[in-house]
Amino acid sequence: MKDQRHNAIRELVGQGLVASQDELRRKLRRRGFAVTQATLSRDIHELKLSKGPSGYTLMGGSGATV
Amino acid sequence: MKDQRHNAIRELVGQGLVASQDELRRKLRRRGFAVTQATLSRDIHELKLSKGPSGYTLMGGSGATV
DNA sequence: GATGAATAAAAATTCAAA
DNA sequence: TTTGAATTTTTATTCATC
Repeated sequence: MKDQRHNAIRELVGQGLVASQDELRRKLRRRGFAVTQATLSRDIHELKLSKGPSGYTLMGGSGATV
Repeated sequence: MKDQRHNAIRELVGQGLVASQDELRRKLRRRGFAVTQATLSRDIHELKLSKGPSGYTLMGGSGATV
C-alpha cells in the first residue's frame, strides 16, 4: 500500500504543481489513497522530495542542482 | 544591505548544513546580519532556495537535480 | 512496521511602519 | 521598498493504536 502510494506521489510531483502536503493529500485521495498529512510528511521525507520555489520536486542522486 | 545579506546566505547555505531558518538566522547574526525569521523567509524565496532532506540548498538554473 | 490525532515546530504571510 | 511583530499556514514529531 505504501509503495503504491509512493509511486503515485512521485508521479504527481513529477507532473508539476504540488504546492503543499494538503494539496498532495487531496490529489492522492482522488486517486484512491486516503491518508493524513502526518503520513505524507513521512512519505516526502522517505522519497527525499524537496520543497522549492515551485512546490515539491524530486531530488536526483547527489542533490546537486543544475 | 539586503544584497550583502543575500550573499552571506548563499555562502552559508552552499557551505553545508542550514537546517532551519532559525539556524540560518543565528549564523547570520554571528556574521553581523541581525534579521528576523520573516525576513529570512522572504530572502529564501527571493534566492529560490530549496528545502530538502538535508536542509536548504541552492537551486541552479533549471531546477533539475542531478 | 504503518498510520492518525493531537501537538510542536518551522515557515509564510499580513499588517503596520520606518 | 525593506523590515519586524504578530498571526496564519504548513510541516514535523510524538504518542497511541492497529
